[in-house]
Amino acid sequence: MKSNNKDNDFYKRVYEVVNRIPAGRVTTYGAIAAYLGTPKSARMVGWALKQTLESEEYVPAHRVVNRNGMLTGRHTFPGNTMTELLEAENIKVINNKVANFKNLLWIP
DNA sequence: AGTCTGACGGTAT
DNA sequence: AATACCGCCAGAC
Repeated sequence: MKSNNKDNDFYKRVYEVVNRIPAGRVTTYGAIAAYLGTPKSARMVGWALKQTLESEEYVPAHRVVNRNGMLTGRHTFPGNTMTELLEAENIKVINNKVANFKNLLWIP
């Protein structure tokens, strides 16, 4: 990775915030991006999270969905791991989308 | 160096 | 309400 000082900080913050997501709750890329001060860079959040899948850092990336509550990242996750992890936390996933998403939404 | 794409989201039509 | 388009940033070709 390039990893300039600023970039590294951005990713690190993403991991930190995602790790703070309570079990059984979910959040959105936009919420994280906004919390970091870059509300328009939600894509970077998702991109950063993808790195964590290959990285040694564990972050509950399965708790992060898009603003629609849809598990867009489930394609990148191996198999249906994302859905299984969510259901393991009492989060119901219907048609690749979090049920009662609005109620489960957690904002840092 | 130019162009396209992508775990997104907001605004415009 | 549904669809299109644009902005953001980084990576791949």
